[in-house]
Amino acid sequence: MPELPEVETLSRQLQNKICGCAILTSKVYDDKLNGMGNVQGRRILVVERRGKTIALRLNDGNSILIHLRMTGRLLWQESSIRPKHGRWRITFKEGNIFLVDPRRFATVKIEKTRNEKIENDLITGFNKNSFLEKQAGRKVNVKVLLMDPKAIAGIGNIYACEILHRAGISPLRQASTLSLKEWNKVFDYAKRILKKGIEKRGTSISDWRDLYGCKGENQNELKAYGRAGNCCLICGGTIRRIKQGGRSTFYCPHCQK
DNA sequence: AGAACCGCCTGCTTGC
DNA sequence: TGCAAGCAGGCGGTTC
Repeated sequence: MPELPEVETLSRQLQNKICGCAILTSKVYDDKLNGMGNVQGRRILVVERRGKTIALRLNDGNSILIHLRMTGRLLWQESSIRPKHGRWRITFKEGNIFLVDPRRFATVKIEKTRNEKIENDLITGFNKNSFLEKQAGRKVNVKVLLMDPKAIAGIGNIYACEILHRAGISPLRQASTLSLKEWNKVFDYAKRILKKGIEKRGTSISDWRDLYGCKGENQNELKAYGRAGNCCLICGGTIRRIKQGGRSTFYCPHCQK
């Protein structure tokens, strides 16, 4: 499932591939995505990531916003033949970008380009004071808070588990009980783990692939997620799996306090 | 107001 | 072996 590092990987590849290119045609294959307007003839000025959203900034003042949700992928293909689960296509002179999404949760829409920077992205700009003021006191589990896109952009289930594991903080802790020192630890590990994820071009634990169909390598770096019953690589305890808000959480009860 | 829960989807895994 | 039930989860919307 694409989280910040996966979306960043795609954004960078798209920026290299289609920045400055004109859209020849586009085609919607799935009625759910019918809200797309006509983008024919528009040129891509720049590709940016906003949280987990990919924004293709166009030369007409609008942006195409792509959110991959759970199983969405973007695939570069020279051929314009629709791949399995292809939902949407934009065609350039050199080839096509397909939105491929088996479960059809992904969204594509056009909106007027917004210039203001988001303030809750740990990589592109994070307003720590604003977070501590507005979010840190909430009465939800710290893991649920890390995954709330309004609180912090880009962190999904895998990276939330990894961050709390490395920071030694139990996912069951109520957010409001964390000290400033503990929050700083969370931010610090979060940045490190997300940057590492970007370096490794994403976590291909299930079906994540980059723009060219290649796997990432971050799955080899995971120390908690998916390791229930295995030994904790930090303290030697046993990784446990529990449910929080309907989602699996992997953590080490021994070293995460 | 804010926390908890629901529904959207379909392919894969599990159990009988 | 085959089929049904269960599971996966981001996030907007609804309910409590």
